[in-house]
Amino acid sequence: MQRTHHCGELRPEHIGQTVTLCGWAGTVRDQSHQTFIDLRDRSGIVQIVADSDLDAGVFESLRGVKSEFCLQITGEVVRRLPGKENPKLASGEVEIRIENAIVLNTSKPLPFELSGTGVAASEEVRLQYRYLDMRRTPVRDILEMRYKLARETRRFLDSEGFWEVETPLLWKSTPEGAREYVVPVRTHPGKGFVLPQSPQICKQLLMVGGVEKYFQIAKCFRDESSRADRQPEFTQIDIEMSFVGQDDVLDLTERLFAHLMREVKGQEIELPFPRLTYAESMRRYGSDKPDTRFGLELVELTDLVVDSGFKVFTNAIANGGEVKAICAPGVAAYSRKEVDDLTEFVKRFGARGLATFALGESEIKSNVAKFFTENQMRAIFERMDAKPGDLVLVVADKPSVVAQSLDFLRREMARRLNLIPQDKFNFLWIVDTPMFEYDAEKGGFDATHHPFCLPNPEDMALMQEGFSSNLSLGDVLHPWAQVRAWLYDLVLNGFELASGSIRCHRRDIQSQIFQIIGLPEEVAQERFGFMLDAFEYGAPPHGGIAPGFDRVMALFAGIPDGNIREIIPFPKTSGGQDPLSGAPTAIPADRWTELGLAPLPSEEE
RNA sequence: GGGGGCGUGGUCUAAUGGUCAUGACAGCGGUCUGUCGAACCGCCAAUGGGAGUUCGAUUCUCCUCGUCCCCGCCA
Repeated sequence: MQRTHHCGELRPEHIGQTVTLCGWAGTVRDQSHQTFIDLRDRSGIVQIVADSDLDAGVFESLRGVKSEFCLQITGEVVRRLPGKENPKLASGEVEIRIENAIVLNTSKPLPFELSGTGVAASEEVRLQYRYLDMRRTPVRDILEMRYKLARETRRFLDSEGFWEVETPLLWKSTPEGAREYVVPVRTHPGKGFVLPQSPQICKQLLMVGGVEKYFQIAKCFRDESSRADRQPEFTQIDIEMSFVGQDDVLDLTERLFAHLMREVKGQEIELPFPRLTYAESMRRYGSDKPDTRFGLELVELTDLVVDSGFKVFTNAIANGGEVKAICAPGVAAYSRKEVDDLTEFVKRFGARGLATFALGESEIKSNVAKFFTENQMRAIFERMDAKPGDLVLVVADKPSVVAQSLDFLRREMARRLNLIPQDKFNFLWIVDTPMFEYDAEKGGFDATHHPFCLPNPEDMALMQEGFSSNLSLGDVLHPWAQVRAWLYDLVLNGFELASGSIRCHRRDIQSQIFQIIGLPEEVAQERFGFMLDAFEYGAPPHGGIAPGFDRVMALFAGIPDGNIREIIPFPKTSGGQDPLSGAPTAIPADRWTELGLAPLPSEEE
């Protein structure tokens, strides 16, 4: 080994020992007759000192050392002079009186500062030089936490009898809806693999194969637009189990997260997690991933205003819409401009406007006051449980627009009013998710999650009824719209952390599902017939879940807005490029030819 | 595919239709015998790219590129 100790571990108990350390020079404080250098390795920092009076040779050898030179030094651990201790350093009671120094490598001046007074560099520059960014303590701490999260995931699942099994990255289309990355193949011109969106089918095949309990910390790929919480490639804790029902999967997942919170965050959490039905979550929060760290719940006003003279409301109701509101505390005095600002905000989500009712100390103010009697407005405040000083924000539209705009408005107001406690971890389950959702463009149903979910056994009759129903497919009362799936989402602080289901292992039910979503058997056979075939050989009942590793990391690390670039070692930009390598880059013409392909000429050519 | 924000030395940032484009840090040179956000003196170094308006553009307009956020997409 090139070293005997790590920089950050040196303490008074090491005094008198001669140690050899390797690391990088932090600040070099060069005085005329002494040089102090902060030597840093992964474990931390220790100060080394060279003195021209004691050893002119070593002192001279450090003359040219600059920031981020890579050094190997040997010296004696000594107690610092009285009064010269540095309480900011864990090793601050001691320093290394240097006896020999080897410059293992020099360093060019850095493109940005790693520490000190310097303001943080832009994310773009940090990503371009990610290998330097990693030398900063916060980034190093995140890498360490990420490793621990993976280690504890493996430790827990191992203790539960799970096997980690690898699945292919070169794969075939899976039934989920995301666009896939295509991998052309030289040996099969015109054909190609795709990178998996998830190991979904593989893990089900592992169940057919009798593995019984499988997990994998798996890379997944989706060729879709990035977001703060979405990257083209990301990591899932993929889990699948045989001979289980929904409660078994939820229970295992809860204990996994309790373990991770305890071992990685040092926090205890309460089990079991609260469960909300999909319907209740949509009703109270307008979202299937509600942030329950604060109130501001959505309140139904439809019945109160259906007889009002306000056409915007009554027309919306007549067209099958609804009227709902949230009550923002203490902002009754919002100016016209502030209200306009909120109106613009909800318009992004399809709302056509925002009605407001402000409950002042003695008066009521509303931008639609002329359409309402005072009694009607009092009734609204009462329904909203409004207190003097509160502002009621109302949206009337079709249910999906009301839900989305009030969901975003609710979270926006919570941010503005500082209502979100940062130290809370509100885990919850969303259950009883609809099996099918109506797609107006398609004019038929789609699988909410994927077509291999098992409908709730209690709703099997509805599956049948749907085939003979007189209702139109778009009718919210259609039996197929009522079918609940054994499908569950784990939500933490407004982020979908995990999603899973009990799978359909019976061929007859599977065929019904294909019929309902309008997927011809031949097409199903072509796309994933190999899996349907597998299910005909005694496939066991099974189900699973897939927590998003990156989102868990972002929330555990307390990254604002859940920006997962902060917790991915080498992330891509939101435009899907890698600033470090410059990928994706042009593919030379001969490579295309070899693959039997040719890029289309770009537009300007 | 759409909407919005940002783009000034290596980094972060200030300002302006007109004289030498501000400051800090980094870098380079020097001073300093206990520094640790070292200090002090000096030096070097910039308006993303293109077109337009103009006597003159870093500033105004348009396009483009990059980046960030959001809608769609991901479900």
